[in-house]
Amino acid sequence: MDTLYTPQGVEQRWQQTWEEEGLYAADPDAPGEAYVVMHPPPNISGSLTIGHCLQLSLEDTLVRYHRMRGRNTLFQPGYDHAGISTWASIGRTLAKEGKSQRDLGRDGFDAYVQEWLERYGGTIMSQFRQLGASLDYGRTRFTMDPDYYAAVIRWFVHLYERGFIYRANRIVNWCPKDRTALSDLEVEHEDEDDALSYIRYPLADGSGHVTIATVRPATILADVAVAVHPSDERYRDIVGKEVVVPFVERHVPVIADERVEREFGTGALKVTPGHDPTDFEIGRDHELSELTVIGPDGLMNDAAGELAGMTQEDAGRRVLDWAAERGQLDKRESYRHSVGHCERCHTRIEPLVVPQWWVAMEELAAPAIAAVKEGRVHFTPERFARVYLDWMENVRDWCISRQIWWGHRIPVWYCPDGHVTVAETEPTACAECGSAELRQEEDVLDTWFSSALYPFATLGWPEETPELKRYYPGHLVATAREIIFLWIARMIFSGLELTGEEPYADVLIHSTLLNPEGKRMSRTMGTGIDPEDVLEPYGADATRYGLLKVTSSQDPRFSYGTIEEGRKLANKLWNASRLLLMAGAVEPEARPSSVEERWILARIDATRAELEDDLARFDFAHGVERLYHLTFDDFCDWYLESIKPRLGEEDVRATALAALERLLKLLHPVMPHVTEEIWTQLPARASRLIVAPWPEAQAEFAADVHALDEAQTAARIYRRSGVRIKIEGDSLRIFEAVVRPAADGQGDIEAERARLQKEIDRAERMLANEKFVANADPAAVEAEREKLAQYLAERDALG
RNA sequence: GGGCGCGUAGCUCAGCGGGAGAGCACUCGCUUCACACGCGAGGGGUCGCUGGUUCGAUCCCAGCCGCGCCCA
Repeated sequence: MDTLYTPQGVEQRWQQTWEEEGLYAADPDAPGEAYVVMHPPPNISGSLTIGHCLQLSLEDTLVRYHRMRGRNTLFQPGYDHAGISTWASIGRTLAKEGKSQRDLGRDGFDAYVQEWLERYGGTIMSQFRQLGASLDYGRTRFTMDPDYYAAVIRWFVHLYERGFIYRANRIVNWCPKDRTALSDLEVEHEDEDDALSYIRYPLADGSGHVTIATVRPATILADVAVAVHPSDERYRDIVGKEVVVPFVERHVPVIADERVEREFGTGALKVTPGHDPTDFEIGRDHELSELTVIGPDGLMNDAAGELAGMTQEDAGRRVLDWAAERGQLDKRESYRHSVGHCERCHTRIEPLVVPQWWVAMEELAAPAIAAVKEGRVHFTPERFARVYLDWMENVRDWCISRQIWWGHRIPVWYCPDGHVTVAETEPTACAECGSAELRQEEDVLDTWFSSALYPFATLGWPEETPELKRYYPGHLVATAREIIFLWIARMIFSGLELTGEEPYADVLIHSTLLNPEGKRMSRTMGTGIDPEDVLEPYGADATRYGLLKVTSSQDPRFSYGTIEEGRKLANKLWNASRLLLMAGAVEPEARPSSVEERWILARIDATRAELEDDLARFDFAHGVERLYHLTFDDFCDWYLESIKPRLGEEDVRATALAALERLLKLLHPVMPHVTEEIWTQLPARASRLIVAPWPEAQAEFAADVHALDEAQTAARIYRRSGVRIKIEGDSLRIFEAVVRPAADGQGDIEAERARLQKEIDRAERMLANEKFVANADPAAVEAEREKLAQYLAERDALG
C-alpha cells in the first residue's frame, strides 16, 4: 500500500466491478423490502453539471445506505427527450449550416434528431458512473422509448375520456422564434427598460378624451375597448360611452372592470384581448372580440393593414407619430417592468390567441393537495410544502400542446369535416362520420406531460409488470427548487390519477450551488464549475463528501475547501488502514480487553446511531461532519495512538480491524470507492462492502463512551501547559501512549491554574445570581453545578 | 406586487435561549518507525444595524440595511 491514496484508477476499477458483478441491479424477485429512488431524468443531449453531482451524491448515499440495510433497492436512471430544449439546441446547430428545423420536413427532422442524439446523447450516463452513482444502468429508460411513448398516449386518452383535456382558442405564451406555445412555467420574467406612452382616445361624442398609458403602442390596432375601475370616480361619467381608437379610428366602448389597476398610468386601460392575458380575461367576460394584429412570427399581420409585415417597434413608432401629429400623444416616460421570455431561447414572449390543447387542473389538483396536506407526501425542508400548496391551490389550466416536431405527437385525428377522433392507436376511420380521410394533429405534447409519468412508466406501466408491482410506489425523489411545479406537482397528480397512489413519500429539495463568487452557475455565461475539474484531481469520493458537507444551506457557494476535506479524509482512512494491515494479518473480531478498545467500539456505535438519525432527516452535512471527526479524532488520534504500543498482540489487532470494518461500513455510502478498496485488503473478505450488512447496534460497550474523558483532559492540559495532573490506571497508560510526555512534567502550573480559575469564577458568578437559580431550567442550573465541580476537581489535580 | 432564504473568524460554513465552533488559510513547535494531503499548540470574531421580550439573546419578536431566489 502506498503512503498516499490516489483515487485515480481505483475508483474506475470499482465502478466497473460493481456494475459487472450486478451489484447495482435491482431484482424484483429478490427478497427485502423495496427502496426506490427515481433519479430525475437529465436531458438526453445534456452533460454533467456540479448540480447533478450534488443531487446524485445525496441520492446515492441514501441508496447505498439502504442497500446495506438489506433493502431491495432500485435506483432508476433515464433520459428525458426535453422537447423544446432539444428542439432549440438542434435549431442552433442547424443555423450554423444555414438551415432550420422546418427546412428538413417532419421526416427529415426525425432522421436528423436520431443522428444528432447518437453524436451528442448519452455522455451523461458515463459521467454518472464516474461519480460512483449506483444506478441500475441496465434499466435506463428514455421518455421516447416505444413503451414509454405508449404510456404517454394512454395518459392523454385517459384524460380526454374523463373530460379533463380540451382544445380551446385562448391566449397563450407564444415564442416567436421557436414558433410554439409554452406553459406559464416555461416563461422567465425579467425586468426590462421600456417607454410608457400616454395617448389620448377622443370620446366619440366629442365631449373630451380619455388618456391611456401603454408600453406596446403597436397593439393599439387591436384595441376593442377601454376599461376603468368601477369605483374610480375620475371616469365614472364616461363608462358606457364610446371612444375612438387612434390610428384605426374604430369606435369602441368604455367598460368598467375590477381588474383594472387604478394606480397604473392614468387608471384607464386599453383592452386588447388578442395580445394581453389580462385583457383576454376581461374581453371574455365582456364578450369583446379578440382582434389580432400580430402573427406567429411576431410581426404585424394582414389585419394591421398598411402596417402589415412590420416589426412591432416600427408599427408602434408609426402609431405614435400618428398620435403626435394630431396632438394625441401626451407624453412618453421611461418605464421598467417585468417582461416574459422563452426559458430556452430567451426570445420575448408574445401573448397570442391560438388554438391549443389544455388540461383542466382543478379536479386533478384536489387529491394532490390532500396528499401533501395529509402528510402522505412529505417535503424536506418542510417550507417547500407551502410553496407547492400555494401553487397547486391556485393552479391554472395547463397548456400541453407544442408546435414542434420533437416529442410525443398528440393522438388526435381530424377528418375533413372537422370531427375529432382520439385513440391510442392510429384509427382507420373517423369515429363520428366514418371517413377514412384522417389527418393526425401536428402538435406534440409538453415534455412535462410525459415526465410526469416517470415513477411508473419507467416500470412498464400500464402493463402489470413485476417491476411495477415491486417498485411502485417508490420512496424518494430529490430535486432542485425550481422543479417543484414543473415536475414534482405533475408527478403527484398524475400518479394519483392513474395509479391511485402517491409516487413517493419523500420529496427532498436540495441546495442550489452557487459558484465561488456567489453567482448562479450558468454554462452559457461561463460562470459554472465543470465537474471534470473536480472529479479528475480529487476523485469521486472527495467530491461526494465535499458536496454533501454543504447541503444544509439553501444556496451554498461551491468551494474546493470542502472537497479538499474529503480528500484528506480518504487519505487518513487509507493510512490508518495501512498501519493496521502492516502490523500483521489476523481475522477481524472484536475481542476488546482494554478500556480504549471498548471506548472506540462504543464511539463508533454511538456515531452509527447518530448517522442513522441524520440520514433519516436527510441531514447529510452533519452526517459527513460526524464521520470526519469519528475518523480523525476518535479513531486515529485517540484510539490508534493509544493501542500502537500493543499492536504486536493478536487480540488488539483483531479488535482494531473489527473496529475498522465498522468504520468502513459507516463511511461507505458517502465514500464508496476508498472504503471498498480497503475492505478488499482486509483478511477473510467473503463479499463486497457495497452489499455488506450495515452494522447492528452494539449496546454492550455503551457505558464506555466516556471512558477516555480523564485521559483526554489530562493530555489536553499537558499539551497546553506542560503540567501533568495526577491520573492512574488505564488513564495513565493511555496518556503515556498518546502524548509521550517530557521528563519533568512541571510546566506552567500558574498559567493553567489561572485559566481554570476563570472558568470557576464564571460558573460561581452564575450560581450566585439568585434570579438565575430561581428562574432558569433546573437542568441548566444542575449542569452549571456539575461544570463547577469538574473545574474544581481539575484545579485540585494540578496539585 | 406576493412569498421564501441568507448576512457568525481572512475564506467556506456549522451553531439558533445559559461558557462563540469546524475545515481551510495564518503563526509557532515537531524529518515521533500509518499519514507533512501529517502531528501538537496558538493568534484571530461589537455573531449586519436598532429597538423589544427575558434573570440571561448570535439564537425569540419588531423595524431597518444589504445580498439572493421563487411566484404573479
